[in-house]
Amino acid sequence: MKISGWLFDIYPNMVNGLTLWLIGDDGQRHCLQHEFAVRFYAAGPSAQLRALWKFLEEREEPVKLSRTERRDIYTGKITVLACEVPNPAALRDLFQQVSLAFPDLTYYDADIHLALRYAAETGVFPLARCEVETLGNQVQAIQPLDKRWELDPVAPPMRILSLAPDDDPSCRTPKGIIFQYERYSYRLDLEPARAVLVNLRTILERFDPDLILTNHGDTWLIPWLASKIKELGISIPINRDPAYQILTHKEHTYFSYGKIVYRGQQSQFFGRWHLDKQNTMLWSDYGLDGALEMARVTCLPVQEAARLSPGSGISAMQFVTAMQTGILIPWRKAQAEKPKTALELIRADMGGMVYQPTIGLHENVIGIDFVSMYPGIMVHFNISPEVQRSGVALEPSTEEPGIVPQTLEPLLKKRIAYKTALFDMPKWDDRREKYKARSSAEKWLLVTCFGYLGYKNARFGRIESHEAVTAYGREALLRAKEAAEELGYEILHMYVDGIWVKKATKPDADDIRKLLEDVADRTGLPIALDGMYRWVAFLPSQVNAKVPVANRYFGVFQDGSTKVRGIEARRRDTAPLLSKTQMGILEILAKAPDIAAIRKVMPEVDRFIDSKVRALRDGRVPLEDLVMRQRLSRELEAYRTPSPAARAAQQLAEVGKTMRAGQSIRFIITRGKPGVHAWDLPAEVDRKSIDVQRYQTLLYRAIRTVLDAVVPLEKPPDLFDLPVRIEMPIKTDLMAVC
DNA sequence: TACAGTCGGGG
DNA sequence: GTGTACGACTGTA
Repeated sequence: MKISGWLFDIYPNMVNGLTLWLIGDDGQRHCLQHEFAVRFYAAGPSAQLRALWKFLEEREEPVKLSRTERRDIYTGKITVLACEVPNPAALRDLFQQVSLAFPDLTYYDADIHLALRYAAETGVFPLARCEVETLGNQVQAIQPLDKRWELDPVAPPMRILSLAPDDDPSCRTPKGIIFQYERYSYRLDLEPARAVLVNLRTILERFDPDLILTNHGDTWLIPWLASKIKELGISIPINRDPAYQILTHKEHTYFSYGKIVYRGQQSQFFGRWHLDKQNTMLWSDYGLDGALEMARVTCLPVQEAARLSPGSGISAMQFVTAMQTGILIPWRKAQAEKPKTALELIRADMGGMVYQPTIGLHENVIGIDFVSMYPGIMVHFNISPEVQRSGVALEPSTEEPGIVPQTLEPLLKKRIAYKTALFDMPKWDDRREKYKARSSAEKWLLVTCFGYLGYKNARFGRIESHEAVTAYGREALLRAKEAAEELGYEILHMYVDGIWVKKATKPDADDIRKLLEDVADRTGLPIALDGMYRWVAFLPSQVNAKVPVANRYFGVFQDGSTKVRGIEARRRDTAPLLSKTQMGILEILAKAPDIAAIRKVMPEVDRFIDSKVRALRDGRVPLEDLVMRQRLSRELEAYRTPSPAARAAQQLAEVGKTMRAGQSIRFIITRGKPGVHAWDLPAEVDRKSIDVQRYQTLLYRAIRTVLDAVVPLEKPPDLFDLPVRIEMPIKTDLMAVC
């Protein structure tokens, strides 16, 4: 029989291959089995390889052995022992025994996700349209009908059941569950639990949803259901595949991007998806469409793709490229960082180019950005761990692309295609949201790819490549500066992938076009206009008013929209009252068409500030607007000087709610000890205890940040007091901008 | 004054 | 399952 449809789920079966779920064009959900052997490779001294051969031959489960040639990206062509295991589910245990018995051999392709192997071998990836030849429920042949890079893939029709507790389980115990299916929505009390389970069973049997979309499902709802199912002995087809239990992952914390990250526990299904909106990477940013895009481009099953941590998505893509092109994937990273000379160490410490901005207000400023600068550099100049580089030449590479650029190029192209399409797509076009979501998911992958190059445990990473990227970035920025200067512009600021310039006279469209062209010509990298500012203010350091800081500024574009960086309003830990006040002031300032007109809007600014301060003093500010939010950087007992966030977490601990390192906590500042009131305490904060004085100080400070930059100073600063502008490359390599 | 703790990026 | 920057800034002792 022939079936066409979408690949919905993929996981190992216990016998000799994998289970595929297809949403058929016929509307059926097909559960199929596909025989699929997996291979790992071993390399090393022949005597040891022979011993391994013997070791494997003597085992009960069949392993097909052969000698073959493959390419290691660092050492080139090598002879390896290929070990083919017919049962993918058995690979993990078998390989563990092998690696323990022969620890000195070098292993490849040993720990690769089954879905990635499948995508590399068959071209069929999660959500791909495909055509399957079947005999019974056995797959005889399968072929993809679309590619990962398709801009408008046809989406499968999906049946979605939403489940949500009626309260946030991290604060209060929920009393009910809200069920929603299509236009039906109803609430059931949690007790008696039997009624909840029976209802759920009925819905699952009647509608057979493809996706169970929950609030707090990973951390609370599914574990709650699982415990009740066990307790009451009611069987529920929560997995479509009755052969499987719910798959759970424990909560954990890990270090990423310089900070502790907390991931709650997870629950995944088989043959059906469970996605928890609260425990899904960036759900609020790109929702279901972004999660589906992640699955398509990474080739990882949707439930995993949606919960990805930064590096794993891009690694998955690199693995697929590697398997498709016959490159071995090291089991453990083979290459240690080579020792560096003193000079190289100094250079290695440089990250993105940072220029000290000219403090103050500037009119008619052009801001330009390189588009996806670091990924663009990797692709254009072929930066990859296996490609040798000496020096920085901004010439497009003509050599065979390395594994990293080869992986990135289609992704970068796809994202640029979405961005380009969005640029002149009308507002009412219903593709807009999808395009934005996909481009946002792709951006994530592109950005982390750069970081991953420098990660010591990345399979295809090398610190030298990472440094090469930032070196190219600095060179590109310097060339942009030259181009602008030759056209008579004054350079106000440069920051990693952006440059701000101005001229004595207001530039017109032709001037801007010329500037963009010249910069693009000289760097060979795509460049985009960030905007033409009516005015922009680069702020001084709070500590020393004469010292500029690289990334604190705000400005107003010609169309009246604002851009804000680095000030309080941009920080997650700032109370909404302060952000709203700062942004409100900016909105009023944005009405001024030029610097001279700012004076005219100041009375309105004054009235606005006055209203905010009065509201605070009179207790009319909504409590939510006073809530600060911070991440706990360590476990509670590890604090030497408990921060306000730690003290709030202590309060929660006292009522039995433990917070782990990496979790965010919300609190309000109160008078006396401990000086905070955790927002998630069962008792609401007493308005009388709020430290209004403190909030007022913070509010004034936030107001001053904005106003000091735009209101003329009482006394003009002495010309000789102005800071000396210095060019200073420093390590800011994380500021990759896409 | 010194040190400990937190945030950033884009859209 | 995986990036242990780095500078600016704030709060506390």
